Amino acid sequence: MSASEFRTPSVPGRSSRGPGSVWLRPDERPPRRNRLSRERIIAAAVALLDAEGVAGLTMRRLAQQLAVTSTALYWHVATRDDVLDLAVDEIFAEVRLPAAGGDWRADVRALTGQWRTVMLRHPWAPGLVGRPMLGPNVLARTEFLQSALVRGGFTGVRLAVTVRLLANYVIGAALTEATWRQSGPEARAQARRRITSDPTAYPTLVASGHLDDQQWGDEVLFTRGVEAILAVP
Amino acid sequence: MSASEFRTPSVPGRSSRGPGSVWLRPDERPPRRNRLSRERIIAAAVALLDAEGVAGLTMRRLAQQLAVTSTALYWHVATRDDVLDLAVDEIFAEVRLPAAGGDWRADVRALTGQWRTVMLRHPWAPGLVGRPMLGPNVLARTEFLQSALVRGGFTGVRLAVTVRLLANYVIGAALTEATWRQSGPEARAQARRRITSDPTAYPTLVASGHLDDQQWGDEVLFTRGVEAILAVP
DNA sequence: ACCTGAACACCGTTCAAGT
DNA sequence: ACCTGAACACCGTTCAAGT
Repeated sequence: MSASEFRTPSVPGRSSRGPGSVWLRPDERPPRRNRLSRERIIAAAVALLDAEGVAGLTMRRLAQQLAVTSTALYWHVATRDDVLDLAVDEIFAEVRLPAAGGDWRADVRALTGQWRTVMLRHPWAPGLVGRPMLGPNVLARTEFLQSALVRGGFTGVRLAVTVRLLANYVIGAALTEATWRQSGPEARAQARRRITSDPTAYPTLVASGHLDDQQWGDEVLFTRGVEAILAVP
Repeated sequence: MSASEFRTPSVPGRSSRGPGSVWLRPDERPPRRNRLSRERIIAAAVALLDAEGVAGLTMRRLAQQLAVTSTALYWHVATRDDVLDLAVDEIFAEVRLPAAGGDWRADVRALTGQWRTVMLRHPWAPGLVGRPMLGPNVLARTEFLQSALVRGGFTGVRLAVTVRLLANYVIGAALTEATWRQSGPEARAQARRRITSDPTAYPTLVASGHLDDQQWGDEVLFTRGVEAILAVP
């Protein structure tokens, strides 16, 4: 947010000329409340992504939500990809950082857990991780995760390995879980049947109940995965 | 040699009428070699994806590579998304399955390592994992990974947790690595500078050399991550 | 400074028609 | 059975023009 946004040197419509008294002329100022801004665009983008998915986010539809021409968006944003990048960082503000000075293991559990939860709340997000994530919210959470491990005594390669292990596991888990959540339960059941129908090709997948909702919940499997990483000597 | 041998009822262009001798008329048979097929479409799709990325794969450009109308593709394939799904499963054929009966740890190392390598060879692939992966090649590799763990004595929840841990780690690692590989080294250096320029916000990221190529290579970090998972008690 | 309107060069997909 | 051609309803983005 640059300082120039607060200067407001030129009130729009102020210099408009017209016959007669000001009071008799209709107010020509565009309604200030509906002024476009990057924040409003991102908020609308997140809402639209939640409702329609990535393919549903169109510059024209986004503009329509904001009661504005699609080309107006380009004053505040360079490309559609920019909108997506900003939307991704925006939702990461939802993962709250635990208060400083707590148990480092508890911090890791809380952060990874929320990280996954937030991505599943916005199932379009994991698929967009395949773009550089450098927003302030993402970086702050990465910093927090790493600082927790540092407090846990991790240094050097061991630190780098564990950070990546945790972060990439969360990303991968959120991605695969979001996939099934978006395609609906009947798709998962259908996929399950495809596996069970060929037990000679997939013996252990059949036996272990791969893609079977009845077995263990996604959440407990995820949590126990994090525990396993934390249990590494 | 009877006359019936020459009848060959349905050779295309055989019945075409025209003036003069056959030898003087141009061969009106459509060249059989260029016949479209699902396999040829997928092969061309992979090549196009390798060259131009996901955004570069257009039904029209794909058709152009195959010297055919874009609408011709729809005879062999229902949608563009189908092409992407088929392309993803296609490249997974590149990860070779180790011979049966080997050391289970060696099998896990080989499979995860190749899995990552193949995805990085086709950097567009990890971003497409956010779609149901049910192709025969993907399923066969998942089955192999799980069977290796079963041979290692894993059962029940522990088996399910470890399979997901490994698979999701590979996916997440490939996704983040492919991201940087696709955006080029100068983008990574720029991102690194963005972090180092704010050491009070990112103290441990600065200290640990986050996004710094000089530190440890992606491959050794990945491999050690797999080792850590295998070392879990 | 901020937004509109028209325009450009594309898209995925459908469908009747040809062979 | 397999492919073409025309057509539809969209896209992202640019740019001159308005206020």
